[in-house]
Amino acid sequence: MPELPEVEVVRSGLEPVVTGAVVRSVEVREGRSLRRHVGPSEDFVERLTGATLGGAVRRGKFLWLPLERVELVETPPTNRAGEVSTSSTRLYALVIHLGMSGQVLLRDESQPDDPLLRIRLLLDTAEDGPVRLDFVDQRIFGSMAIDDLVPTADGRAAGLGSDSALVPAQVAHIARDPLDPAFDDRRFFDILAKRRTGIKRALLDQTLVSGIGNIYADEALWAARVHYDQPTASLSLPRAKTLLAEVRLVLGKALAEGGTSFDAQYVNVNGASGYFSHSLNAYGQQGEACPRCGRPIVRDQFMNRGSHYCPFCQRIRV
DNA sequence: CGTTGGCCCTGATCGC
DNA sequence: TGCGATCAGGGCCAAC
Repeated sequence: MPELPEVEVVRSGLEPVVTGAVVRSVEVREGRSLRRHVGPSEDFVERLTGATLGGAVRRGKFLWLPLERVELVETPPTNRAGEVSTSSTRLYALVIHLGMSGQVLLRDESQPDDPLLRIRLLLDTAEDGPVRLDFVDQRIFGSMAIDDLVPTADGRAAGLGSDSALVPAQVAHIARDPLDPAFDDRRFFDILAKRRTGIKRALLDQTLVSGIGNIYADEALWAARVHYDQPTASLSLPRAKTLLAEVRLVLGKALAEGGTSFDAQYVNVNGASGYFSHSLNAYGQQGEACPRCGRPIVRDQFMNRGSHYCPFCQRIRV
């Protein structure tokens, strides 16, 4: 279940390898992994093959690799025959979303195929020679896509990993994440005050704040002592501020732990193996003692997901 | 327009 | 041992 910290581990691991690398070939083994790509898989392969990768950028749980080969878009000649038609450039990127179970693995050609391999890119890298970039995904909720880059609404850098104010079109509606220096705290609190919904649903709404998934939502709510179904409008400003601070602490802590266990040869996002699970206080801890008060943690069904919380520490306050 | 419920997807695990 | 049922949830979209 990769959330912001896990995706950032992938981004920071990919960046030094893919920057300046040339895509030699593309193999699509599972067409459904291109669900977010507009057009057939042949189009995906054609546009990616031969392109130079310009880095690795992340906003929330979305990752993208800007492509430095621009496409020339011929404008129809408006004048008489013989006049040279003008052309403009179109910037685009390889967008990656890991979904629930996606992994991006950097390997060499001697390593065996993963049975869940969906898409493979062969890269010519500047320093590491030929490298396989394998997109592995059990549940096929993740995807790759080629998408146009468009300007950000606020003109600020689109995400972490680049100063460019260009964002893939399909990511433009995704809010900045709480670790983004351009994240607008005041706007976040203003929207919470106006929403008619529960706080956990708001935390999981990627158009309000991005990067938070079920695990870190439960962890931040536990740390801030807020019940998952507390109406957002009833949350006082001080408590909302505390909650946002706890979100940042939880994400930052997981990020720090992920950074230490990262192996440069192997970009690992295996959430199922409990990547950061050794530091969880609430998620998956149903039946265990609350680390703060000792009473048992409870698991509710909420939004078709599990919600883990301490009924004593986290009560709805009217 | 804001909000919400349902859907997609399949390997791993569990219970009988 | 075999096999069906159950579980996991991010993002999107139809429906209200």
